[in-house]
Amino acid sequence: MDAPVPQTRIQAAKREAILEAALDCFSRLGFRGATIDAIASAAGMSKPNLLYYFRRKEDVYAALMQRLLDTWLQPLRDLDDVGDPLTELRGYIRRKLEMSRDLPRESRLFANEILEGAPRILPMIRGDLKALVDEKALLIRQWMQDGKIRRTDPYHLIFAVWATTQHYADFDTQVRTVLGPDKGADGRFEDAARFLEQLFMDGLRP
Amino acid sequence: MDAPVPQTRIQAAKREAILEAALDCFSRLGFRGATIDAIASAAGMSKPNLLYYFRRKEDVYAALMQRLLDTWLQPLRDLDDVGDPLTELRGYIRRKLEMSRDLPRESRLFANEILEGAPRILPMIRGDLKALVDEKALLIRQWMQDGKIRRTDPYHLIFAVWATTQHYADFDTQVRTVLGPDKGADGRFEDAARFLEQLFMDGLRP
DNA sequence: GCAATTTTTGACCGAGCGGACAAAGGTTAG
DNA sequence: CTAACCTTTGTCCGCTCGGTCAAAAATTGC
Repeated sequence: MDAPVPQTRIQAAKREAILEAALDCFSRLGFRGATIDAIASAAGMSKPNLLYYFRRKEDVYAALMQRLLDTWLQPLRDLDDVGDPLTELRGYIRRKLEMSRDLPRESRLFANEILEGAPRILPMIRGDLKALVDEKALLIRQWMQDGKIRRTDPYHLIFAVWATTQHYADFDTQVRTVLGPDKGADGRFEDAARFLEQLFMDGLRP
Repeated sequence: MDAPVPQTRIQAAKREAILEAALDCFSRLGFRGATIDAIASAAGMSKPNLLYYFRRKEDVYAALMQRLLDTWLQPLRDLDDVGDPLTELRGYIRRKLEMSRDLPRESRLFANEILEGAPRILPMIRGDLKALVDEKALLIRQWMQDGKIRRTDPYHLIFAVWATTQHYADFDTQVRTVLGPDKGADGRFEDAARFLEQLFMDGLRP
């Protein structure tokens, strides 16, 4: 965004450390709550040193968001016209649920941004994200016309997958509190996977 | 929390105006992002004047959260053992969806709080909310044992209802962007209602 | 070894914010 | 009318935070 391509290995490593620390801080505290000082010390450097690699706080955030959106949409990108549509959708749901389990910070950061009205990533939403969703909605609609899955609104179907899976990362505190500590994270994940498969499959099977 | 019961009508009205303004600011900007100044001027008074009614910013937030949780859980509280379980669940989903449409600020404020780890309302979650969910989970499980609805995990069912309905308030920016401006808010609401009914009903019918 | 360049840091600045305070203005009871 | 109380406001303070800057330290090229 602001910096040219990182050249040396050291520069790339430092930038990497900063983005990792920034992910941690931003996802826990939001854009305003996370301070440059906190990010810098989490990355093992001083504040002016961080500002040497990224001119402004916004630039760190922007760089983080750019790569985040990429990995975040990968499961949807993988949704393809190979194999059985129902199996394909089941796999999509499971992959999204795995991402909520394995990358909760990314999920929360994204949720936080959208909650605030996506002031910083609206272009990306309007662009790449919308285009991808449009494309996949078409694919899903084709499946419906072929009688492979029940006829319904493909956009709201995608929203439902997003909502139910990301819920386990974004509302983790609530989920853990309500379920109690009886089961570990793995147990919760398996229960959720089983439930969601049942919910979506038996609702989608023609 | 800090102030005794409001006595005069004027005091009650002022407190009401402050809470209304605070809901607006907090839901748009988060706890840190919303300033006392902004809340005060939105409520039509000066900052020190607001501080006269609520000693600290936290007190405004706490008062707001207290009443928020109450109205927020009302639909779940209304879930009762009268009439057909499937109809009851369908009504619950619809009421939750209506709340997302009519009270999006409340939804976003709540989501924001949970996202941050619920640092300020954890006791309420642990107490009232968990107790209510436990109670209703028991009711739902009874329905399952009676063969009225498909056997599955009642807790995750409740999570799924929360996630899918609140998604339309919390991720409104994304939803609107992806769906485009073709349909108004009412159109989106109707589509969502239709889709969710189909998803949940055909997934729950035994 | 030395000069040029890159990286790191301590010190600083200005803006914004939460909150305190005392004084002013308004209201009510006798 | 007046004294006691309630409400409102202007002003101020201390702190935090984003960002600057110049100088020091480290690294690199020759």
